[in-house]
Amino acid sequence: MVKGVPDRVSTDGLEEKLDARWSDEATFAFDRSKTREQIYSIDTPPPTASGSLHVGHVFSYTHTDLVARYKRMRGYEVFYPMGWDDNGLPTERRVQNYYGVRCDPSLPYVEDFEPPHQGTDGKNVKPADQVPVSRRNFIELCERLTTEDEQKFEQLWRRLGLSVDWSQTYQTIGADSIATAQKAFVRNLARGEAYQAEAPGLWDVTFQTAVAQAELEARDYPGHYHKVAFGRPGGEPVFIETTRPELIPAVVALIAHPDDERYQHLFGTTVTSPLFGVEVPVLAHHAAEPDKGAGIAMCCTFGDLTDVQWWRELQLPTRSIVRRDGRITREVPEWIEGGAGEALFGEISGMTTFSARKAIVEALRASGDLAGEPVATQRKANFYEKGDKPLEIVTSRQWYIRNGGRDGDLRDELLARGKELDFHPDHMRVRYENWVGGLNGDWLISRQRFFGVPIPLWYPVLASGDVDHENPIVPAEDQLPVDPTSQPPAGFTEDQRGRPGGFVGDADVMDTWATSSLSPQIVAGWERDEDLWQRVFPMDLRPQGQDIIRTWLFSTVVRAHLENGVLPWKNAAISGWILDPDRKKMSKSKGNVVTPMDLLVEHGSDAVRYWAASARLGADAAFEVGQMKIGRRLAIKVLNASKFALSFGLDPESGEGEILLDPAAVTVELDRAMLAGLAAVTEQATAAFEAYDHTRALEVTETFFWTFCDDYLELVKDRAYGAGTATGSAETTSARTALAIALDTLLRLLAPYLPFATEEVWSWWRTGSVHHAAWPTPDPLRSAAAGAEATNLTAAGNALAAIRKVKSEAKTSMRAPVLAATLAVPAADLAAVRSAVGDVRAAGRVTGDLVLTETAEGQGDLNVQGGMVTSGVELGEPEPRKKG
RNA sequence: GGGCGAUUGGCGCAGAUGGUUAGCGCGCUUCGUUCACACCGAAGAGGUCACAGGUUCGAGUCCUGUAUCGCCCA
Repeated sequence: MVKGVPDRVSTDGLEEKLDARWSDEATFAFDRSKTREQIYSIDTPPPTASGSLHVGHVFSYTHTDLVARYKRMRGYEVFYPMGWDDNGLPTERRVQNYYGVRCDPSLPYVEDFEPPHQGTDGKNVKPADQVPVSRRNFIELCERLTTEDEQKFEQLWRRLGLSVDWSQTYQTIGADSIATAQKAFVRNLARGEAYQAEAPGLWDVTFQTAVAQAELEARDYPGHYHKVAFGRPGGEPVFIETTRPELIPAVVALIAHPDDERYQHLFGTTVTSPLFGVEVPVLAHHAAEPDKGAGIAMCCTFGDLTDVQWWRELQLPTRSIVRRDGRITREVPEWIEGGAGEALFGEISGMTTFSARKAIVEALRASGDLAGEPVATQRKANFYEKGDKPLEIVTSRQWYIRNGGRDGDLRDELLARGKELDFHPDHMRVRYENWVGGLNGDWLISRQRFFGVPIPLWYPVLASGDVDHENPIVPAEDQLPVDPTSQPPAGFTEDQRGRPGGFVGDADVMDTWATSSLSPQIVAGWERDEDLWQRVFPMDLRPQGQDIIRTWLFSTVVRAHLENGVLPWKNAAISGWILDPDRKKMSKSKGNVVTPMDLLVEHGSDAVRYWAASARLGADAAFEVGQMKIGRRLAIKVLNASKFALSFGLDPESGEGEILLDPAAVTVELDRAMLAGLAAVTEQATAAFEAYDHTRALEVTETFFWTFCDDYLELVKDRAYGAGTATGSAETTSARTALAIALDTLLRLLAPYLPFATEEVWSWWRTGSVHHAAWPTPDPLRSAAAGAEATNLTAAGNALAAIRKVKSEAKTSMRAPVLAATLAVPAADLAAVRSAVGDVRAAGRVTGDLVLTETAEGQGDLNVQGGMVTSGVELGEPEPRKKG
C-alpha cells in the first residue's frame, strides 16, 4: 500500500530526519542473541578524539559502512561498534594549549580546579605561561576535553550515515580499556613476552619520552660535515667526517667497511681522539658506508641507530654523555677524567648538544684538529612523528613486548599470520611482510607521559633506599585496573610509598598502540563478557588506512597471536589516500583540508558517500567535488524515478493504491527482458561485494539504473499509465508490476551507497527499514523473466534512440509526432523490436506507419543505436503543451 | 638505494584467465521549457592506451628496460 509519495521530492533534510528515526527505532542496535555464524563483526578504527576528522576519515569510514550495510542486508547481525582513541600525547598537547596548563606530577591535586583558558583558538600557550597542575587534575582536563570532542565526532558520523550501534562506543582510556590493556600486559609478563631492559633507545628530548621504532619518521635535517683528525702514534692522522663533533668525547671506535681498501692497514690498530686523547680501536663492519663522508666513521654511544648496531654487534663499551633532557652529563666521565680533555669536558657539561657542538668545534679549530671548514649537508635524522627535534639515543629502563624483532621463530609465526589474513586489496600484504621482516628490535611500550594506561607495576624499595627494578610487584588480575602512582600494591599502605622497605609505582604509561592493539579484545569483551566474546571473536573485518599497517594492524596481530593464539580477524580492508587536485596527499600542514561537516551539508551525505564509494579499496582517490555532484544527481534521480514508478498504480482521486509485486503478473516480453537484466546485475553486484569490491557493485547497479530510467521507463510509461486508471489491462499490470519489482530491487542494491535517499523512498510504500530488507538474489528475478533475454530491452532501447536521433538531428522537440518512418534493424534484433513495437511507437510518438525492415549489407553502425537506421521519416508539428 | 602501486580522450575512472572498429561519467558542441526529474532530457565530437624493445597469428592486457608521480622502508 502506498502511504504517501510526495508531490515534490528532495534530498534536503533527509539526514536529520532519518538519523533521528534510526536512532528512535534502534535500527542498527546489535542483537547479541545471535550466534557466531550469524554475526559479522567489525573492528572499527577509533579515531584520535583530540585530532580533527578530515575528508580521509569520511572516505575510509564510508568504505566500512558499505560493507556493514551489505552484510546486514545479507542477513548477518552486524557488530559495528565505534571507539575513540583519546589516550596519549596528542590529547596532552591539545589540553595544554586548550586550557593553558601543563602537568607537574609533583604537585598535589586541587579540588574544583578551573583552568586559565577555555580554548585558545588553536594558538599555542607558551610553556612559561602554562599553569602547572597535578597529574590527576591534568587527567581530568584530558577527560573533559575528549568528551566534548567525541560528541562532535559522533554528530559527524551520524550525519554521514554510519550504521554504527551508538550504544556500543568505547574509549581507549575507558575503564574497560585500561583493565584490558593491563591484564594483557600482565599476561605478557607472566609468559615472558614482556620484559624490561636497560638499553639504548630513541628519546625525544622535547616530550621527555622514549619512542618506538614504529613512531619514527626520517626527515631531512640540515647539518655540517666536520673533518676531524684522529691521531696515530707515529703515523699520519686519520680523518673522519662527522655531523656531530660534540660526541667526540663519547667515541668508542672508528669503523670502516671491511672491503674498504683505504683502511685495511688500520684495522686492528688504535687511534686517539682529538681534544680528549682517548684511545679507541679501528674496526671493520659492513654497515659502514664507504662513499659516505670519509668512509670511516666514529662510533659513539650513541649518535644514531647505526652506532647502536655497532655497539651491540662489536661489543663496544658504553660511553654515554647525553642526558634525557638533551644536555651533556654533569659529571666528567671516568674515561676522560684526568686526561687532556678534562677541563674542556667541564666546559661543555650541562650544555645542550647544540651549544656543546659549537664549543667543541672552537676547540678543534684551536688545536688544529679540524681540517678545513665545516661543509653544509642535508642528512636524514630520526624524528618522533609528532616532535620537531631530532631524537637522541639514551640508555634507560623501559618495558618491551616481543614482536619478533629479536626472535626469528616469533617473526616467522607472525609472517604466517600475515599469510592467513585476507588483505583487500591483496598486495597490501607486502607492506605487512616488509615491515615484519625488517624489524630490528622488540616493541618498546613505556612512555614517560601522563594521559595513558599506567604500566600496572610497583617496585620494592630496599632497605638501602635503592629501587629493586628486577623484582616488580605485579597486581592480581582481579585488582585491575590499577594506577600504581596513586594506589599501593596489595600488602602495602600508601604511606610506605618511596620509603625503604616500601614500594614505588611505575610512573610510566603504555604506548597508545599498546592499548589500541587490543581493540578486538576491548570491543568483544575479552574475559569481561565471555558471552559476547564467543559471539564476535575472532572478528570478521578490520578496516584501516595503509599507513598504519606497520603499527595498528601489525600490533593487533601480535597481541591476538600472543594472547589468543589466533588471527584477530579474517579480513583487512585497506583504504587509500585522498589526494588533492595536485595529486598531493591532503594534510593539515599543507592547508588543503576541507572540513567534512561542511562537505556533507553542502553536497548531502549520499553524494559524499557516492564519491567515497567510487574509489576502490587501496586506491588513492582524488578529492573530486564533481564526483559528489554525480552522487547527488543519482540520489535525486532515485527519488524522482521512484515517485514516477510508484505513481502509476495510484487512484487519481485518493492518491492511494496497491503496488503489486507478483512476478506472475509480468507477462510482457519487454518487462521480462528488463527483469532478466536486473537479475544479471544483482548477481554481479553480489559477487563484487563478496569480493570487497564495492566500486564494481556500484558501477553495475548504477549503469543499469540509468538505462532503466532512460530507456525502460520511457518505453513503458504510456502502457503503465494505462489511461490513468487504477486498474488496467494485463499489459498495464505487467508494466506496473515490473516497475515495482525493479524499484524494490534497485533500492536495495543502492541502499548501502545512498542510505538516505533509498530509505526515504522505502518509507513511501514499504514497512520497516530498507537497511534490514533482504539483499536481492537473482533467482526470483530470473524466474519472473521467464527466459526472456536482457538484450531485448537493449534492442527496444536502440529502436527508440534511432527515432530520437531523427528528431534530434531535425532539431525538433521529442514531442514531435512521427507520421511515417522505416526502421531498419539488424536481423538478430528484429524479433525483439517487433515484440516491443507498441512501446517503441508510444515512446517515440509514432502516430503513423512504422515499417520494420532488416538492415541491408553495410547499412548502419553497430556502435550507433545498435546498427538501427531510420529512413523515410515524416515528422509532424509537436502538439501544443497541455495546460494545467 | 630497496619495496609496493600508478601512468588509458581536457578532468576523474573501468577495462578477470591477451582475440573483431578501447568503454563509462564529468566537461564540451548542437538541440529540446515532454505533465518523474532543468540538481533534466536527446543527439554528437573527442583517445597512435607514458616511452622503447620483446613474446605471439594477434597486447591497453604478458616479459624486459626507461621515464614521471605517489606511498612505505633504508
